[in-house]
Parts: sequence; structure tokens; C-alpha cells
Amino acid sequence: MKTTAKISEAEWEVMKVLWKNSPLTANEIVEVLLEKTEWKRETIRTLINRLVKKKVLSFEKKGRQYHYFPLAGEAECIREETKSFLKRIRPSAIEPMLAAFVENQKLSAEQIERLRRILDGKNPNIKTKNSRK
Amino acid sequence: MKTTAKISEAEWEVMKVLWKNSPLTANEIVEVLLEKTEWKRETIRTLINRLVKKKVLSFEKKGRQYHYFPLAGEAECIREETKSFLKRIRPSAIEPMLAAFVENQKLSAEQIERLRRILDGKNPNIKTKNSRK
DNA sequence: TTATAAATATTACGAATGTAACATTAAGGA
DNA sequence: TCCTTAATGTTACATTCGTAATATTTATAA
Repeated sequence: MKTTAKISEAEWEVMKVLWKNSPLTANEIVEVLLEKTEWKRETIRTLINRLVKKKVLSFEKKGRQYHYFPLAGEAECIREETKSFLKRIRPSAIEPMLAAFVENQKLSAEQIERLRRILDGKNPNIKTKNSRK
Repeated sequence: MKTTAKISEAEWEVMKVLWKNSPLTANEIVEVLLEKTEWKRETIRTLINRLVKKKVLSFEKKGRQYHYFPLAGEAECIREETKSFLKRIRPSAIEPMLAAFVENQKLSAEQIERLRRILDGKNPNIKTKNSRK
């Protein structure tokens, strides 16, 4: 099932804004992103429109304004993106990836803990404790 | 330091071949990728040439053939890629990412174990319940 | 009712990407 | 030496992306 169209790097910025908080008018989105980025208003508008064309965003007309909201779920888009990301990496080269990953996101203790659980969960048959001691 | 030029998704396939085994002649690369992909020989040649232009690959002439080898290190490229990937994700949305990650790569027990160590290592100041056993 | 201003829509344009076809060069066999 | 063929090099072309500028529509104030 080919779920979501490919969202470009710049377009992700727009989606993040709306996943955090929606619906928002075009101008509200623009305001947020003028802060966070160097883009011109028009650039941001273009990105919004492209996302609508891709059917990742939609909007409801309220008078003269459009109120935008995401059609695609954040978790799902992230899964897609993750898959496409992982295709690039040779399995044997996974560690630099992980290291960069953990470095770049400053994970909270809880996140680390949950992450660890995910790891455990994926290998119910393996004894994880000190499996090679 | 802006180390490596951006490597496109298709180009990554070429790099993976060479990181696994190099130097290789153009034809050797082509053979490998004809197997793994649907690409025509010419497509693969184009990708190789673009990578040379990006200075991510280089080659040594041996008679009529070129022997290609990577200029950029795999680990470094992965770090770059990881960074650019993580920029897309809101920190709070990290879990779907992790889940997809662990699902998609079938990790060996060892990899899981090392991964766990990386997690431990990144938070020397936090005591997670198993970290200091 | 009409002008204005604030929305949205359309168009632009070069670089990168995916995907090749076609052209040229040079090494080795006839 | 000259031709063939296997290498490499050059060109192509439609999309997507980044980054906007310009045009058009429409709600509201005068």
C-alpha cells in the first residue's frame, strides 16, 4: 500500500508545524516558519500548496481564509521516512547510524528507557541481559 | 565543516557497493547493481559519474578501465544522513521512528546488545535500572 | 458600489534527480 | 595499420525541489 506521497525536506517543516497544532490558517503557519527559518512568505505558501497537491494537507474554507490540517498522520509519515532512510544503510553499518542518532537527539532518560524496551520487545527469544558473557 | 556533498537515494546504492568492496571497475559495479535493481547500465554509469563529480568517488586509471573507490567514509556519510534525517522529526515524535527502525532492520542479537551499550554510554549520568549491573 | 487590502492562485526558474540514449576514444585482434 | 568493440564521455529530458515574484480574487470599508 503506497500510503503517503514523498514529503520533501522543506515540506517537513510545514508538516511539523501542523502536527504540533492544527488547524492553522496559512498566515499562522507562515508566522511560525518566518521565525524558525529564513524563508520568505511566498516560499512558505508554495510549500503549503504543494502539500495540498500531494494530499498530505487539506483545508477548510472559512470565509476568505483557509484552515489547514494534516491528512497524513505524523507517525505514519515518520515510518515511511524511516524506511526510506534505512534502505540506504548497509545493515553492517548500522552502528555509526545509531551513534549519530543518539548523539543528535538529546534523549531524555525516559526516552532511552522506552527505546530500550523497544529493543527488548523486538527480540523476545533472545536473552538480552548479558547474552554473550 | 561541510564534509560530504549530498548523496541522492539512487547514488547511495552505488556507494554501498563500493563500501562493501573496492576498488571495482565500472563494469563490476554495474554487474552488481543490475542484479539488485531495475536500472539500465547507462543509468548506473550516470550515477557513478555524478558521484565522481561530487568527489565522493574517485578512480584510478588502469589501462582502459577505471577502478573506482570511495573518497568519503561510510560512517561519515551515514552520520550526515542521519543528521539530515533527524532534522525532520519533532523530538517528541521519536518513538514511531524508533519502532520503524527496529522493525525494518532485522537486528542480530549482537547488534541489539551493542545498541543497548550505545544507549547506556550516552547517558553516563542517568541511572537506568539495568545500566550498572 | 467601488476601491483597497488581504487572501489565494499562477507562473518562474535554476539545480538536483531519476532514467537513459547517443557519441567518442582507444586497445587489441585481423 | 586499421577496424571493431568495449570503455568512457556527452547530451537529453521530464520531475521534483528550493526559492520566489507576480497575478487574481474577494471581503470589507469608504
